[in-house]
Amino acid sequence: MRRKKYDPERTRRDILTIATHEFARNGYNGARIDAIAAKTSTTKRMIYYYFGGKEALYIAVLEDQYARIRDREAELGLDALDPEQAIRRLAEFTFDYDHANPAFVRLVAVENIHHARHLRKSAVIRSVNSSIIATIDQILKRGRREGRFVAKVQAVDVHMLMSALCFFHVANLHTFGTIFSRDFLSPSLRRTHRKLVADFIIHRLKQR
Amino acid sequence: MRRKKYDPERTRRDILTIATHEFARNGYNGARIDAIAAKTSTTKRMIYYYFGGKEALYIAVLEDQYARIRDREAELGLDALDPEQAIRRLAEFTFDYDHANPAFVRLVAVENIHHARHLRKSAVIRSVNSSIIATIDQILKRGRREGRFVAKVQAVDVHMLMSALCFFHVANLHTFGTIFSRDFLSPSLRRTHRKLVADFIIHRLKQR
DNA sequence: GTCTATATCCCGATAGAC
DNA sequence: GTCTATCGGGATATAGAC
Repeated sequence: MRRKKYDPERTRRDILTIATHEFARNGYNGARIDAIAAKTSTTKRMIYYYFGGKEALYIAVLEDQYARIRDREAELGLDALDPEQAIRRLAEFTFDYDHANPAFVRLVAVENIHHARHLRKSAVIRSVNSSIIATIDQILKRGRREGRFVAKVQAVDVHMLMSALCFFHVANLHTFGTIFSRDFLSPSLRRTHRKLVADFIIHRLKQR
Repeated sequence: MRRKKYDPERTRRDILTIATHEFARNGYNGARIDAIAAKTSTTKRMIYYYFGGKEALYIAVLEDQYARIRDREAELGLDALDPEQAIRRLAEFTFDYDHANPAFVRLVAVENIHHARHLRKSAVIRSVNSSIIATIDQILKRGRREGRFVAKVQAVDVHMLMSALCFFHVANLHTFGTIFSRDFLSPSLRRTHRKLVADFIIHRLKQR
């Protein structure tokens, strides 16, 4: 079987991957369609052919990024763990994910600069993200039933807290690093923060 | 005494204020010199006359914003409070400041998108920011001396933690609000988060 | 110090052949 | 589905008179 001359799915994926890094690195306005095309195995014309335009491509990138993290979370098998362990596992995963995927963190920051104007146009993103709230909600319910968690906190707030605690360390690296000449990525600092995030959230759930 | 025909200092301030909002709203690349000029009492030519260019104007905005928050912190009188109260007071101030000044938060986010490329060119910003580290350092030293704080945490890390947590609630409003249809500006949620930030830091300082 | 008019460049988008 | 060539709008920056 000879190699296919054209491979649309592969081309699409290729464009999306390159675009993800370009948008994450330079922001929406700073990103250049020409730069993306140059790094792709295909041409600028194809970007318009497959995605329609700059904004549509950017939205596709966001959708892909949110889908990825939610997919990874779904593989954690949190339902099998006891509630406290499940929360800890999820917190540590979130922390590790953000550090391993600064592009995701940066894209979320970029989209916030734009008041979520583009994200708002995607129904996909909202539907994709519902899974994490459902997952956390299950864990909290089990925890309360077993008398382990007493706080009246909503799932969405737990998600918010977790994201916030993990997010900052990656998102604000550059200004802090420059102003205070400090390396916020040192392994020991990371390890400490990672544990602290999980500890604190559990502490919070056990508090009334 | 008749009104002066020209008032350079006033013109400069005027440009800076308008520019602050334009850059905060649209980011560096999204900001338009034309838009700034239109809202000012002066013309585009004057922006180049006073500041030199887009990047220089943007850097001037950043310098002004950092100077403002550091000035306000200096007025808090933290030295008079006991260490734990001082940390709590500072955390709450930071939280309130970020909520009252979303432009500051957004500008920092913008600058991080650009890998602090512009901020790096300003020696002023680094020197202006040293005060907050000295202040926190004093508090931590007193706290350790009195046996209240046991963690071996550096002042710069405490500052980072505090800023970042307050930051998130303002900076990521748009994506979170859109995805989860939740109002992150509601007074009750704000109150909870405000307390949480201080609790988190103090929790950290008392941990070994 | 201030104003109007304009140069110049760059980038997103498309035309049209194959 | 893919390629090359190019349009057209818009933004930063400046010229030059007052």
